[in-house]
Amino acid sequence: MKLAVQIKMNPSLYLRDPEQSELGKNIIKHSIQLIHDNGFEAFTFKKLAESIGSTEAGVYRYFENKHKLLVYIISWYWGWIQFQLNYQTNNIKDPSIKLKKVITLLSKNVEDDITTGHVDEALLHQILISEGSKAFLTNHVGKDNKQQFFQPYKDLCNAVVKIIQECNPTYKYPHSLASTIIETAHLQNFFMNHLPSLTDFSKSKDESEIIKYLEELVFNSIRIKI
Amino acid sequence: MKLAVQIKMNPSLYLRDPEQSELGKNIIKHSIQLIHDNGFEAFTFKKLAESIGSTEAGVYRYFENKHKLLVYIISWYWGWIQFQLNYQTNNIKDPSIKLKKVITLLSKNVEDDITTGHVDEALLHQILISEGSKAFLTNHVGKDNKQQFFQPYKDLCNAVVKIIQECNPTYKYPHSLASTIIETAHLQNFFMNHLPSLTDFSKSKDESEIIKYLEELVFNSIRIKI
DNA sequence: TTTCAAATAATAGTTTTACTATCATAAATA
DNA sequence: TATTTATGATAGTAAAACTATTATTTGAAA
Repeated sequence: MKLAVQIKMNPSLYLRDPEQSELGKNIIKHSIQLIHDNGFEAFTFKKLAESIGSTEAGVYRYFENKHKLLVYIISWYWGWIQFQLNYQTNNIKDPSIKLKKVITLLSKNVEDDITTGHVDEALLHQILISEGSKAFLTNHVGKDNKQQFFQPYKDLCNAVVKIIQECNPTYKYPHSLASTIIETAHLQNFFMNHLPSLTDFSKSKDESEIIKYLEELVFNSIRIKI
Repeated sequence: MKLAVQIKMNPSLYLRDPEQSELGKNIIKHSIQLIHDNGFEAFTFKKLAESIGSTEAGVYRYFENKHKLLVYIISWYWGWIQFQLNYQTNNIKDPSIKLKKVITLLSKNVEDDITTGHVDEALLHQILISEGSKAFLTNHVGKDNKQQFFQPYKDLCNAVVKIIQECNPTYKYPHSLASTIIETAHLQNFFMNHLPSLTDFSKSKDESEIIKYLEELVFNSIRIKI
């Protein structure tokens, strides 16, 4: 018996479940590669089909459009991060250590998890940094939200909220702080690599600096000594 | 003599200076309206031309493509915010009051500045919330950066850095904190309006809550009593 | 083993977007 | 008045974003 992490996906995101076939898995795998390499704007179903050795129509049988495919792989990533979070904080009692683990998990460059065959988490992490916010920064965010497209993101956010509340039950902005941690981890990483003058991490290009910055920000805000 | 705010724009952003003609000003004015109403993805030069009563080719004489037009109006906005910042903090000595002014300026819904005829700053502020990060979240961010497309944003960021340093000269992450303030002000506003469960501001939809959150975050981080 | 349904490949076609080119005309300027 | 310059009108191309049709393969049920 193989022990593989299975991320449960929202069926509204796809027309045919990509996990259930070779073509489907190839669509996910090559999408991640292409979006990582050329960015989401340059990504088309035609190029994807060519890269797989299939046809455009073939891809359309799995995903209605490239936006849903993006939301799919991003949701997958948040599901995987959630799993990592649960796993890594499982036996820890001290909530501030848990919170540090969260900050590190969200900030640090990820290594490919070999138990998930067709998904390269390291590339996915990079995609999240550059393209993550495009999942919701659309005119149809309300419609997408009604269809629960952002549930994995919200679930993760709520998991962080709980840890923040364990640290300080009286802190007034746990939800905003949680979403700020997640987004700032990505944005500061992007700036560090592409617009370094917007950060204080220019020379090293090392995520551990981002972690320190976020830890200071977070623990000072909830008023706990680091 | 008319006293009007003139924002100096990077000439690499346009082919023909839109400030110098009626058509040009109409392009800016209607772009802001259309991007605000339908989002940047749905925005096309054809629709823009129709809305103005000109032609697609006419628009292309001013802007190479819609991305540069987006960067143009965003740069304009940052230039305008910079002007507001200088104006509003002009005679203030206390740096922490200055910093509060900055947070408010970046967070609060803007009112249309009638001295800038063809630009509606209130709409622009909304555009920045939803589309602002798309200016740099591209595959060509490096190229764009070399052409100084993000200079107004960096200038503003540096102005905030200086105020932070006046508040606390030993604080280690003034640049990251400055960019975090700017981006978090927008993102929390977006979440408040579209994904409220990611914030603590759900009921009121009032930016003053965001301001309080940011003030706590910032002043606790630089360790100054509010 | 045959039969049937489902998935895929191959191909073609439509609409929209993104962009370029040409030419006539109107307005500004020298 | 001559001439540059901006605009409008029109046309056209290439690629993106889809939809539709048919033939072939595969795999499971009868």
